[in-house]
Order: sequence, then C-alpha cells, then structure tokens
Amino acid sequence: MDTFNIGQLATAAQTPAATIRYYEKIGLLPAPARTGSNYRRYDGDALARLSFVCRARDLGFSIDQVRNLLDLSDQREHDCCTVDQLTQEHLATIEQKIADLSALKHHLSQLLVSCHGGTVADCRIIDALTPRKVPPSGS
Amino acid sequence: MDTFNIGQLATAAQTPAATIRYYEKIGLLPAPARTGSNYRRYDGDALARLSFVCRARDLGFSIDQVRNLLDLSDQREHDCCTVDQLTQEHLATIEQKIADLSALKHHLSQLLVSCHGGTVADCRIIDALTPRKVPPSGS
DNA sequence: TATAAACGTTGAAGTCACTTCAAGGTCAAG
DNA sequence: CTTGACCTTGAAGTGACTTCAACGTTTATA
Repeated sequence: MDTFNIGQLATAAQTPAATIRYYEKIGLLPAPARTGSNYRRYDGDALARLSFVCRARDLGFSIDQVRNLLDLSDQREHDCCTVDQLTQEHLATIEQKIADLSALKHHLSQLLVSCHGGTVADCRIIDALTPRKVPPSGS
Repeated sequence: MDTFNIGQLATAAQTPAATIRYYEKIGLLPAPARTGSNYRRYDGDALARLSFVCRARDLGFSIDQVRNLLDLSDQREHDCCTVDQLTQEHLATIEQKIADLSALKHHLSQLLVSCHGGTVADCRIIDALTPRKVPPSGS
C-alpha cells in the first residue's frame, strides 16, 4: 500500500513528526485524511510536498518564502521571474549575513591574538568590552 | 547631575529602553535606584555595565555568555584563560555559521545561473526543490 | 492654569520556527 | 493480556527581544 502514518512520513522525509504537525497547523501542509482511529494518513503527494518544504527550508528560505514557492510551483504556466526574484532576495540576505559574520570573525580573531594571558585585569578581550571613562573636558 | 532616567540611558547606550528593562528582568543588569515617582534612576556605572553588555552582544555573544563575561570581568585577579576560551568557542561557532552560509550561497547562486526564465514549469529553481518520483524497481 | 505631548510604569502577548511536555488513546508482539 | 511503541491533543518552553494596553508623571505650550 502507498499510504503511511506520520512516523513513516517523518522517517521518509527525515524530519520530526512534531514538525510535520506544526506545518499542518500553520497551513503550510494540507490536513491529511484520517484513519478510523484518527491517525493521520499520508500518500505520495504528501511526501512530495513535505520534501519540497524541507529542501526549501534547508536552503534557508523562511516559512513565508516557502509558502510563496509552494504557491508558485503550482502555477506551472506562470512566469518564473517571481521565483528568481525571491531567490535573489534570499541570496542577498545570506550574503549580508556572511559579511556581518566575517566582520565579527575578524574582530574576535584580533581580540584573541592581542590577548596574551595573565589575569582578567590584563585581558585585552575584557578590555575591549569595557568602556573608558570619558575624561572630564575643561577645568 | 550625573544620574539619568531610562530614556537618557537608552540614548546614551544606543539601545531601546524596552531592552534595558528586559535585561533587568532577566538579571543581566541590576535593578537601579528609583525616584520618588518610581522612575528608574541610573548612574555612570549603570551606563558602563550596559555598554559592556551591548558591545558583547554586538560581537554576537549570547546572553548567557555575556553573563559569564560580566562575572569574569569583575574578578580582576582571576586568570583570563576562561575569557579566551569563551571567545574561542564563540569564534568557532561563527566560523561554522559562515561555512554553512557559504555553502548555501553557492547552492543558491548555481540555481540562479541555471535558471533561464520562462514559465514555472521550466524553472530550474522549482525543479531543484521538487522531488522526483522514484521509479519502481524490479518487475 | 489647563492641557496635551512626551516621558515613565507594569504585565502580557507576539515574533520565528520549532521543540518538549503531559495526559491520554491505539496497535502489534509475545 | 500486558508491554511497549506508536498516535492524538493542547499547552508551554526556547532566545532575545518587541509590541501592546492601560495607566501614572513631567514638561512645554496656549
């Protein structure tokens, strides 16, 4: 048979069952059929949709972006420039994050090499965090 | 006078007043003195401590790490290797994040250059997200 | 002096994307 | 027939805040 319950779907998609329920709750995945004992019953289509979601999430798209991508992927005849635009925006966000983290990395590396041990009183890292007292200007 | 209320502290430290209250609530900052009308009253020490916190947060340290750094910075005679270790751990985390994001960036860039427009049906990005049907093996 | 704007106070709820928990119902194996 | 693995639900927890509602205070202006 080609239907399975949530545990099997979870195994197939390599994602926790709780996450699948969560995706259903927020409307990212449709509510599946139920068995007589109220278990969720999924089919191949559900697995395909969930896999799509997981791949997009793995690529760092937000839930809202995934929602958009899902909608778009259903409009087969629609122009795909919206997809490209979404991807480009996402790419720009990622590049910004990388730039921010690289700056951070440089900053921290410099702190680390400038610190030559000793007590906290001598520590360059603590030193860099500690604000100087502004010397009183004028008389 | 060298005391100020929360708005002035917020301006001086370039951080929202709500965040200062939040830091107080979670015990990262000590509860300040109060005026007769129950307004928080801060002094230069409070500004120094808050600035320390903001700098550490700007460097990407977690609240718990900042808590540690604050504790350490008060133990002036303690060996500073704990600070170094904390920083090194943090640096390793950042490097990992950069690596992850770079891989992501690479992946997305490739998707973007491979997509040459047209309809969603032709879109390489949607294509990459869409799982293939596994062809039935055997007879 | 009246009043309105700009500040301050609190607790609670919202954000994102889940994860974990508690308290139960169902099903297959021994 | 019981044990253990699975399933159900709603609620609360995570991190680091942000936003909101409803109120009190202070200051500037008409």
